[in-house]
Amino acid sequence: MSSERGGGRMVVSDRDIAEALDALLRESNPNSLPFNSINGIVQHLESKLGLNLSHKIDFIRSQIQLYFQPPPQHHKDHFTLHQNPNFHPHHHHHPVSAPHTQFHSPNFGFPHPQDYGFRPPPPLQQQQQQQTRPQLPPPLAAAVTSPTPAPVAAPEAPKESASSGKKRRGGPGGLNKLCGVSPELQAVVGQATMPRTEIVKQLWAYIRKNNLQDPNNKRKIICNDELRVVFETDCTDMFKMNKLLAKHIIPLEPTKQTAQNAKKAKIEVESGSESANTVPVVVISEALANFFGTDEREMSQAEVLRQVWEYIKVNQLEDPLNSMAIMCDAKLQELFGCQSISALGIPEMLARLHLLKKS
DNA sequence: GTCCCGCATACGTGTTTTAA
DNA sequence: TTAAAACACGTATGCGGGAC
Repeated sequence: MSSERGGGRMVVSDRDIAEALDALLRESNPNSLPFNSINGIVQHLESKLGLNLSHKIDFIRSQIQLYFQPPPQHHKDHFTLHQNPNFHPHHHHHPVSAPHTQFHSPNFGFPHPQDYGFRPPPPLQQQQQQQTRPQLPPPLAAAVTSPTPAPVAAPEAPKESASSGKKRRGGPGGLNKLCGVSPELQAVVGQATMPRTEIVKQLWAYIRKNNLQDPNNKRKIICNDELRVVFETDCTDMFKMNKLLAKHIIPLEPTKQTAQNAKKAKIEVESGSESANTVPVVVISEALANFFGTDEREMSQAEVLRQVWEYIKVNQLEDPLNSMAIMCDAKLQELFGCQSISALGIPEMLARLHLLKKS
């Protein structure tokens, strides 16, 4: 917590509020949030942070709206569901146009990037789009609806590149694409899947929080025990950091370019290069192996998540009223030990109960 | 000549610090 | 105040070559 005193008054940053809110929403069952008004949430955060947040209600409201915002569905390719022969749907096959077979998330149902970590206020243009299609759980829908919408300034003219004249911003692809996080890096950023940009952001938050910058040269990062495991060095700099970080960021689905990289990697393997084998592999529990219907006990963490979500999708276990809530069937209950689980809690639950770091 | 495919290149976005 | 620094990689775009 980076609350600080400014002129004798406790000051809390938007980041702190967002993080506290994010943790609060993640800890809570989406179907039974312990509050049904914005004031209830604010009071909860006030007690948690020990501060008066009455002046931050608008910010909190916007963050909640973002939290429950369905991801934009831009890329039809992402809707393709690769059927796992081990999974047998409980229900009859629905036509593609049936509501239950329309996937809420473009990433095989993985929580959208915005579902993780700190979310800075989006650009005005994006806010305008979001305001036109709010989708909140019923208890919160009324709670976060602002009675006085924030004034919307004229959208700034987008920066145009001199050469192309077109800019591509936002969307679920590109740098906003969800990536898997290695177990070592998870200890730092706290999530199993995040966009690369969020990973970097969370990493810097961690560095600041733990005061890991060299006071004489703030570009230098002094690794503590957790960072030493990640970076495999005692000291690095901010420019090398991203390179080291790449070893711990796992692509969740193959793409054209990663396919090309895979081809290169294969060539490197064949030529004996050691740089090829960088995707962390975890050992899965026997229960999880049985759940997947495989004898294979080693697989990438991203593949584990993908298969679990595939099972959820195939068996239509998302709560139709709230896609953030997963209704566990008998097999999932056996796996997770609960009747329902938040979509956001699945990676953590898997990591805690069924994933072992490969030695 | 047109279409398709593969490859190369540019762009975008996030981070912090330093120098101009 | 602003640009530049390093780095990641998905996406869009342009170009060349082959097939029809």
